[in-house]
Amino acid sequence: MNNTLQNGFMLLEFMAESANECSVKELAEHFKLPNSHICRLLKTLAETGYVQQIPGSRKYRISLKILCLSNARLLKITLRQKARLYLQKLAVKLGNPVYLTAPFNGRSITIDTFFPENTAGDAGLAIGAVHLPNCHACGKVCAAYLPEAELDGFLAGMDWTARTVHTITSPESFKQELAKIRQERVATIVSENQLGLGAVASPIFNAAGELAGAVGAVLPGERYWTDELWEKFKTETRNTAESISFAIGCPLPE
Amino acid sequence: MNNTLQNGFMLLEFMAESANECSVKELAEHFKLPNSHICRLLKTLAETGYVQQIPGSRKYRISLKILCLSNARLLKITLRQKARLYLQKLAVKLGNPVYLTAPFNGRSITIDTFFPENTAGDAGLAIGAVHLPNCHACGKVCAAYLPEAELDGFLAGMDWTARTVHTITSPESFKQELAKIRQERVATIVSENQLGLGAVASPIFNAAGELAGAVGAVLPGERYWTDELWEKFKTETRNTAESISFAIGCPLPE
DNA sequence: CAGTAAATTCCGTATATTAGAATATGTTGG
DNA sequence: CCAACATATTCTAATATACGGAATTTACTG
Repeated sequence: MNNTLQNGFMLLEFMAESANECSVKELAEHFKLPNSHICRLLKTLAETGYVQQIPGSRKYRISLKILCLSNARLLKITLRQKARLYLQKLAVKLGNPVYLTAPFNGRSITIDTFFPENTAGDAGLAIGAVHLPNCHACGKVCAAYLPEAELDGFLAGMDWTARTVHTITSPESFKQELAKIRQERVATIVSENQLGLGAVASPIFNAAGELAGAVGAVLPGERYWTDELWEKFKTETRNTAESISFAIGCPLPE
Repeated sequence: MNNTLQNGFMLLEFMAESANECSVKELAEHFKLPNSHICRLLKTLAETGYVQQIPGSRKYRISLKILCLSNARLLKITLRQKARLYLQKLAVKLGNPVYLTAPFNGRSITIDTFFPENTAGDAGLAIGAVHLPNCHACGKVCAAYLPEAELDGFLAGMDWTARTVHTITSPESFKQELAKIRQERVATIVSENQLGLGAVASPIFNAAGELAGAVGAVLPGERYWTDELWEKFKTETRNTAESISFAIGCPLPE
């Protein structure tokens, strides 16, 4: 059974995902709750300021206050503060989008992005975007350093339908690749999620030697791909990740 | 008296602002509630995933899940989608940080930022940052288009202590400036908040002619300031804001 | 290993939440 | 412009849930 807090977040999440403003009826039908109940929940949420009623209409929408909360949280991530300059340098050097992610419930979540001038910002890389292990290079990195048991549970619930001819479709081959990632300290995505989309990522470790995050870099279009380019991206990204690991207290390997 | 939902957000907000992870005792003392109560609230919040208990320690912290909620909301802002390219162009043209804000409870909140390569990202401009009317150019713009009554209430509660010799310290002179902003469609901040810090902002209007947001641009250091530079920033920013207004359906003035 | 401090669970009580009914508000079609 | 409908909001009584204090567990300190 749900309590009030959970109901509140349930509504907020639904409203955040829903493109338009929501009516009481719509929410009531979706959650199978009486409108009187929804109405009161919305009223309380409106009092907190996280929801507001559209002036003129009687519908509700999630307000922008949630951005404040998110921003406040973001500013407290020390990894992000310490990594900023390194990532900025990497973005300039590679001339392509670069991003910083943190492990979150076995997946990877973007906590910073850097888009050089001529590149377009990608919604899939936005701060707060979550990456699945078989869709993003950083997602692979986070999976690679998951405890065995947790990983298995995770892979069991994963969607293995092929998106392209390059998609990894079995847990076995996936685990094999994760081992290689741990060895090389670099993960790659080569047209696995979307044809022509390539990216690399490298792990960041904290003082205790645990995974603290990952640096990701998106490659230019497929027509520019060469072995040298891939090597350059791998090397630079790994170097950046190592510098950040060192900056947050992790001694360099060896 | 507070209800559960409000208590939950109260905790979340406190934890987002607090740099470190929080203990039950700390929260209980701060909010003057019994620890048993705090303990149970945290447990429920942990079930929703917005709070997590530090492994090893028994303290709690706000998780990164709030970033997802914020990101989902952000992606739904049509103004942001339509304004992106214009702002990117402006940032390149001016070679300085450029940002997009939306009006929020009489203040201005950042919903997008663009930092050209050699400029440093400023936390005060981050997405989710809220600007007061006398601290930021965009804040002034949002104040300028507030209904008279709302504005007065707002100015009454404002902090008028001078931060620099240039700070506006009376509601009368402030309202005078707001009138000028409405006339010129450009607001400026000239060392009012911090010496050597200059910025311009221009209003964006929706199809109904209401304020939909503002485009802001930060000037380079004071030593580069010339009348021409200020004029360039004002003109380019206003032109960008007008283009965006037109793009979202507002007919051009005259 | 004992003693302390904090966190968590337990439990009876009281209040806030709940669902349905009644009312108010707004919208559509004649 | 009014009537009929649909939707939102308020009201109310019942009940489940949140609440605070006490008891228990857990972790830390000397």
